[in-house]
Amino acid sequence: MSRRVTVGLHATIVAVTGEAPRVLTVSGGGADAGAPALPFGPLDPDRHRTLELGLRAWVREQTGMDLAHVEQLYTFGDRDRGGAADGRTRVIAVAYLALVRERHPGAGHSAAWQPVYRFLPWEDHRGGEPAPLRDGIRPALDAWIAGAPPGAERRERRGRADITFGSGAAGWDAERVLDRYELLYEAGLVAEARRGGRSGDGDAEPGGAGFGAPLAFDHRRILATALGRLRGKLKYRPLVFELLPETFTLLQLQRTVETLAGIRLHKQNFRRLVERGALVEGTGRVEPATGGRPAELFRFRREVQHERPAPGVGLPGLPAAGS
Amino acid sequence: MSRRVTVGLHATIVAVTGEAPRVLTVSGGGADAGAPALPFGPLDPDRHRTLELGLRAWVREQTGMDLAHVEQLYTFGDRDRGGAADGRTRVIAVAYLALVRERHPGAGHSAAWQPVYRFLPWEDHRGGEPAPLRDGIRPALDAWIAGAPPGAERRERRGRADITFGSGAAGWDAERVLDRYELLYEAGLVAEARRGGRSGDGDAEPGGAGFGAPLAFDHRRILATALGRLRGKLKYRPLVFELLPETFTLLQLQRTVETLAGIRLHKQNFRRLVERGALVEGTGRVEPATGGRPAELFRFRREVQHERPAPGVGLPGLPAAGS
DNA sequence: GGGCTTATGCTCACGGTTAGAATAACGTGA
DNA sequence: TCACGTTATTCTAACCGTGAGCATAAGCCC
Repeated sequence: MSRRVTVGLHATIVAVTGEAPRVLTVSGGGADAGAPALPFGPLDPDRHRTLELGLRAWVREQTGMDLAHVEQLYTFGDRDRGGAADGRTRVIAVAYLALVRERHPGAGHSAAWQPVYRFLPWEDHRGGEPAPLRDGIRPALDAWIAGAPPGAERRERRGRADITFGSGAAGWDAERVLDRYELLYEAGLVAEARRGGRSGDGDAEPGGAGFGAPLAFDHRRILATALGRLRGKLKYRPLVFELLPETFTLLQLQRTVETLAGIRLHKQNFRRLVERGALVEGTGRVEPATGGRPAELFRFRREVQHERPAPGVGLPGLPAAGS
Repeated sequence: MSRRVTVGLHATIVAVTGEAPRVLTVSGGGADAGAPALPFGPLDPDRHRTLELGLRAWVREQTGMDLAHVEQLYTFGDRDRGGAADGRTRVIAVAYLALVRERHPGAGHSAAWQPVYRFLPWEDHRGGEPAPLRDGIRPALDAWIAGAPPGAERRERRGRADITFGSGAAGWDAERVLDRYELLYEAGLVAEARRGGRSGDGDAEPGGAGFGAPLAFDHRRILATALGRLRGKLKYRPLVFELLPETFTLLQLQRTVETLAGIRLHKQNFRRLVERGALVEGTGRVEPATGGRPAELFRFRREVQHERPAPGVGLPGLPAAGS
């Protein structure tokens, strides 16, 4: 009665529109009736020559979209991760991050764009500390910490919460998206924690169904992995440009970065970094003013990738690499 | 005639002894008779609750070692990656990096420690640019570049070589281990390139069998991934201490980092970073001198991980994170 | 004690980042 | 037409961390 192994290919497809990062979802199946899911499908060992090609095929089929930038994120394989149609198949999930410019899924598909911060509302710090974090999560985490026996374990919990949610001396580290999701999961503060295996140490029960909207299976964990990776990589790879139109103003560029990073940046410094990093070049043209002085339109300099070792837009905290 | 899918669990087990990083290998099978292999085995969906537990089980069985730090690296799944016993099974490889302190594999196992730089000789820059790179690889790469039709493609090749091997304005970027291996693979300068699928653009034929000793299957690619990840992560995670004894001198610590990073570091500055980062604490004791003034013995401060967001040892190029 | 080796402390210059002030260019409405 | 709000763009000053080297301390060997 040996189980079969299946490899699932999962896509976190991200775009930025209207000052919000969005992720493409399909109508979900799974234990959680109705929670949206990321597009995915099993690897077909006969048809798919590489994992990435298999992923692209599934995405095209389910959403009608052709992906540009694609990178592998992580492989999830816990037995209780969900995702198995029946109990006799072991499903290993290989998760990918993809970036696209376009909006509309192909016609006739059920795919839809959802704001990323609906699922991870505590991650958007552009307007200061978000309310759900301040009023909901922090108190709930305090309760979770207090719920541990005094001594080593309680200190351990407090330490983790301080580091991941930046309550202590250290500030908010935008990249620790996955750490934060996993902490909330362990504390029983996200809905998925009640479905999955370890019902765990979830002493601190939030009022309702947990913070943020859930996704099917472990897809919110995948989304958290993707956002964390994306935030980290912005600093040393010119990924943002995959999300922008051919030409753009520096403010558009900045807003896109801020949207993904979930924090505000200093305008003048951002401009300096981008220009001195030779990431963009001005086209002569200007953008028909959107309320003030017209801004010049810029274009991504693709050559950068062959000139400097780590071209990125530079978020605060970590100075840009490659001097 | 649909193929079956198998998931292989591969371990890159690294230790540092005698100023050289070492990797644990087992006697290889595979197309390449005799090339050593990384320890690996198939995921057993019935017995292995998680991928990582499966990996640990295989490593224990094949080498008699219990792993401490383990992290997932990447999942390889190209159809032509090798590793299939027969042509009817598609083998997906999930690769892991593990760090251990100990030396000897368990008795009665065929496992053996090999210097990492035997397989990637161009990566060790502690004594300046290594000879195989200067005298062998650079000329061969020049030939490969010249072998492209003039124009865009040649510029493309030159750009890639400059960036990955640091010939251009930018210096040597220790982290780009995988980029370098893949470039050599594409240029036909490593033995594996002749086995695998695309015999490719390998215009530039090196004299012999390619640079560096080969590993079975695509295991040298996995090793390159592991070394690159390790080098990158040293900067913001206290991984080195997994490789050191309980107490150590600062020079030992520095040598271990240099060994992995493949570059020399400025002694006084290294000491300053480590001490100011509060990564270590002095035990009162000193090391019986090894030729000069006795050095104090230090111990890793595990608490750091709960105090600072990104505690690492700081390599040059990238300033340490977390201010 | 002289000379060698390694440990450890300290200083200084440089380059990059942070944070703002100051100025330019456009639209709008009085 | 002009004052005002808005956004773009330029420039400066304080600050910090890093890179590099000097100087001193503390062992060993002869």
